[in-house]
Amino acid sequence: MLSHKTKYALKALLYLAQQEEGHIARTIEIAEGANIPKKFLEQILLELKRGHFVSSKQGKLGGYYLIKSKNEITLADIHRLFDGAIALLPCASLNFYEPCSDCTTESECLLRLGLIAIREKTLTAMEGITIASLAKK
Amino acid sequence: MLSHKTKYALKALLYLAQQEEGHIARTIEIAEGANIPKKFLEQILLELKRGHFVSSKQGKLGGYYLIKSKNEITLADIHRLFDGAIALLPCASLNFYEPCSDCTTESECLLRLGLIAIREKTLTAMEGITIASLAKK
DNA sequence: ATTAACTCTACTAATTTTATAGAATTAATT
DNA sequence: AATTAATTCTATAAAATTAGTAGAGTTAAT
Repeated sequence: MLSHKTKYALKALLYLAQQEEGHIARTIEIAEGANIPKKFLEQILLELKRGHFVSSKQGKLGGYYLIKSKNEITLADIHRLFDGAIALLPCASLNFYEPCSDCTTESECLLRLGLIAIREKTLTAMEGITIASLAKK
Repeated sequence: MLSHKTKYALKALLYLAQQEEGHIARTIEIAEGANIPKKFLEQILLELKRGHFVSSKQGKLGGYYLIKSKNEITLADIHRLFDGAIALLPCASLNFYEPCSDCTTESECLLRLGLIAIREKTLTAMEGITIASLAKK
C-alpha cells in the first residue's frame, strides 16, 4: 500500500500538472486544491524539490512548479522517493537491495526468485503510469 | 514490502511443503528449520490454520501440516491474509475496498484508474507464484 | 519596513509491527 | 492417574514507523 505521504505527493504533482504553463502554485493553494494537510504538504514539496521533480520560487509571490515533464514522472519514481523499494523484500530489490538477515541457512532465499519476478511485472506497470496519464483520466 | 509476518508465513509454508507426505511438524521444528522466532511463529501458524491453509494435531506428538495443495497456495493468498490489500490504495482494491476520505472534491480520485491497472498486473503475477513453484527453485 | 511566501529542525501523537509471557487445553505415554 | 509435550489463547510490552504540528529562520516583492 502507498503511504499517505506518497499519495499526497502524487495528488500534489497532479495539481501542479493541471495548472497553466508558468503558473507558480503556493503551498496553501495546493493544500486546499488537493485536500492535503498544509504543514505535512510543506515537507512533501521539499522532498519533491530535492528529488528534482519540482522547483520553487521563494519570498512573496513564491511557490512551487514542475521542472520535470509530467510525461516523465512515473508512479515508480514517486513510490521510490517516499516509500522506497518496489520489490516485496529488500533481497529482491534493484534500488534498495539488502541481503536477508534470516536466510543464513541457505545461500539464497527460496522466496527471492519469485519476488524478483513480481517486482519486474509491478515495476513495468508502475513505470507505465505517469502524472500525465493520470491527469488525462 | 512484505511484513516479517508474511515473510515468516511463506517460509513456514515452504518448510511444510518440503516435508514428506503425512509428516506432522512441531512449531519448534519449523521455527528452527526456517529461522523464525518461535512464539511469533505460533501466532502465524494459528492464523494460517484459521485461513485453512494448514491444520494441526494437538497434544503430545502434535504439530502442523498443510491441508491445501502447495500448488494452490499463492503469494496473493498469503499476502491478503497477513498484509491485506494487494492494491496500492483501498479505493483500488477488490477485497479490501474502501472509498478515499480525502477525495471528496472529485467523484472519483484521479489516481484510482491507474492504481487499478497496477493491481491487475501485480495480482496476476502474485497468483502465478505458488508455494510449489517457490520450493522448486 | 512590511508582508507573504518557502525552508528547516525538532517534536509529538498515533498507529502498526514485532515480538514475548504465561496460563489453559489437549492428547500420547507410562 | 500422573507425566510429558504439544497446541491454543489472551494479554502485554517494546520498537519502529507514520502522520501530523510548531515555530523560528530565510527570502524576496512591494
